[in-house]
Amino acid sequence: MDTRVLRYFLKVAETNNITRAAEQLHVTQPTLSRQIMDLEEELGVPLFDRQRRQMHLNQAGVLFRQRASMMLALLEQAGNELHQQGTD
Amino acid sequence: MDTRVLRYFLKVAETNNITRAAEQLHVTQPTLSRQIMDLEEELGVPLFDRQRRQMHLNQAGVLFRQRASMMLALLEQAGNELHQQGTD
DNA sequence: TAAAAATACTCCATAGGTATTTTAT
DNA sequence: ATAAAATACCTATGGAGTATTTTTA
Repeated sequence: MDTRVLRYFLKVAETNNITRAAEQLHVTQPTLSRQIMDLEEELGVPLFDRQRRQMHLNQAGVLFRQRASMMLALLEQAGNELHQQGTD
Repeated sequence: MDTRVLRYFLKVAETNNITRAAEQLHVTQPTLSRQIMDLEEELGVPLFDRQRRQMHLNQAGVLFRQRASMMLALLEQAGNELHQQGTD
């Protein structure tokens, strides 16, 4: 599980659109599509409802969004701490 | 940043010994040595004191251990939630 | 029929391995 | 002298790209 795919996931969750998310992430649509599918496979559950043209989070996806956000926040906090520590 | 390297880091922090950590993680010593060095480079700060034969966490390493543990706990929690959700 | 996701490949970056060297008790 | 970490080099897995084919409003 790479934090990069958490950022991918959150962007798709935000845009409900893999193509637009891919543009904003500066990766191609097939790359992002594959990464989201790999993530779902790794977790063992689908995160998006694909019945409609716009992808949107399902119940599991809403849960995972919360945890993914927290993990990225922790990672960012760790980075900040490490660089401040020693300068004060 | 892959959660796999967080597990690597925590195991080295626990054993203070890359060789023993590598055995327990079922990877080789050079692989683990390289991953720890890459992690330190990615974070921009050393995490271990290598002056003595036994590696041990420096101040930054102690800080990062706390955050790394929390991230892995969140990930584990997310996995549990996703698999329980729908069964109840 | 058109916009979006998925699939089929190709390529390359890097995680991981084996062999060896360097470093500190 | 020895135990541990680091380095050098090779291999293979998978992340990312281009081209194309499904899908569904």
